[in-house]
Amino acid sequence: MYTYEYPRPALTVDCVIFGLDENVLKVLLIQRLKAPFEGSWALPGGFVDMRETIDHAAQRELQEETGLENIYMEQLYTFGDVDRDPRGRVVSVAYYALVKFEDYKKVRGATDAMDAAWFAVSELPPLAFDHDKILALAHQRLKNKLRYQPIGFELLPEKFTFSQLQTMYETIWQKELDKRNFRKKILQLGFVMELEEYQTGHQHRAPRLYKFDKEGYLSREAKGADFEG
Amino acid sequence: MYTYEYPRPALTVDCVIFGLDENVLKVLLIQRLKAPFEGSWALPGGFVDMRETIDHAAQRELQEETGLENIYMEQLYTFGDVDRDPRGRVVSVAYYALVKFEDYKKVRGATDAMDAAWFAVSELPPLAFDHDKILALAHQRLKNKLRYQPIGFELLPEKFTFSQLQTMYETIWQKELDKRNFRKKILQLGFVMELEEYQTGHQHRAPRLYKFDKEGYLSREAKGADFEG
DNA sequence: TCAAAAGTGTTTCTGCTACACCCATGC
DNA sequence: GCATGGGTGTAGCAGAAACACTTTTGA
Repeated sequence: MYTYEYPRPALTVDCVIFGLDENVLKVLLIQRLKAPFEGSWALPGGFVDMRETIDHAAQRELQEETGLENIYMEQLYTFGDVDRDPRGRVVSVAYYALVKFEDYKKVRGATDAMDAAWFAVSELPPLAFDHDKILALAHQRLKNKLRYQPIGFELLPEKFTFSQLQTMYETIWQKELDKRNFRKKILQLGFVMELEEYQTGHQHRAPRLYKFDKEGYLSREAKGADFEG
Repeated sequence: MYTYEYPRPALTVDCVIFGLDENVLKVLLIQRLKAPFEGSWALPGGFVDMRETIDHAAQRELQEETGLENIYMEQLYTFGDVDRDPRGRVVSVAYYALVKFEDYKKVRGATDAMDAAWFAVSELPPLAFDHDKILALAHQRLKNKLRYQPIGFELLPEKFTFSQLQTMYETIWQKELDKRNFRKKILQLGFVMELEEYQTGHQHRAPRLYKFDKEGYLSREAKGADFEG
């Protein structure tokens, strides 16, 4: 038992993990086994330990509940409505991240035997707590951030085609882009490196593969390279 | 005394309040009377009560320590390094706001007889805790937000001249703008309303006064009116 | 009458948008 | 050989940037 002179809210983290499954933006949820919201789907998350940063807590909880390790997450917002948790006062720091869906397709609930699964952002089940609000904000942030930072590459495999890249942007922004202008813009921004490889196996002409050019991007970053779509 | 099954970090808020004093961007600080950091300058802030939202805690603490009331603050970031407070684990949710300096020029420490004062952002005293980090992030956010939202008006008096408006942008961005292009851009964005009043008392030609046109801005917002400077 | 800030248009350049056809491949 | 996606260039237009002089006022 731990005692304090003044009451303290409990502090938790919640993680919004986005992935791209064939042109569908998905989010990783876990199914709760304990009350409150037993059986409901919720964002992975949990209580912050005393000896860890909140960033670390987010990573740890994500790992414990879904098995995903070493995911770089960015802080989103802190939710502190008084009644957001029926157990009492709980303040939650939300994080979000983008992952390569193929690498984590087959998630299953880790410890606590909870289930974990991917859901299309456009077809979500009812969520526990205020997690719908958190998710909505994360989705908004993702859309905006994509505008001026090359974060979208996190969603794609290491090597990808221009089509995949464009479809990713179109999926997140929910609007169509011009093929030629898109290619021009991306190349001009120096986001990608051309590879001497082609994607085979599919029908039709084999498209060239590219990979994200971190060096190229960073060198251009100073000049304020944005992508507005 | 309050007892919990697991240990809990303490939860605080910190407020970064910006004001503009004659082309100098300033921030409102309080002087600490108690340990730790006794005598040091720090951001106004304090512990979150159990029955209030964190937004409310920020407002309340700001009022208690500096007398500023009804300031709309926006959440900035949550700081959770393990050793950021020598008293133990303290997580702090930072907020920031912009105020009309003239209205709050003569702040004095409120309760607890602390002192409160404005400091130029470019000439800060040593700050308590990690408050220099918080302030740096707030400053960064201010610069960015100014780019696509008309928040700068919060820093100016109700009625202002085009010169004042331009100088405000120049001060925050630390770069000079072209007078004619600036006027064109602002008018085109519908940010301001022309008044039939002129600022007198100063030497030289009396400049026309303007005020922020909230209606005009909101009606244009849908169209995605940005100001890139 | 001088010093200092207010106010005003036009031209140039850059970057975004719109748009259509040929190529390679597997079936 | 045909259906499907891969790949390429150009012209027009809109918005940003560069730029200088006249007006007003108080001292």
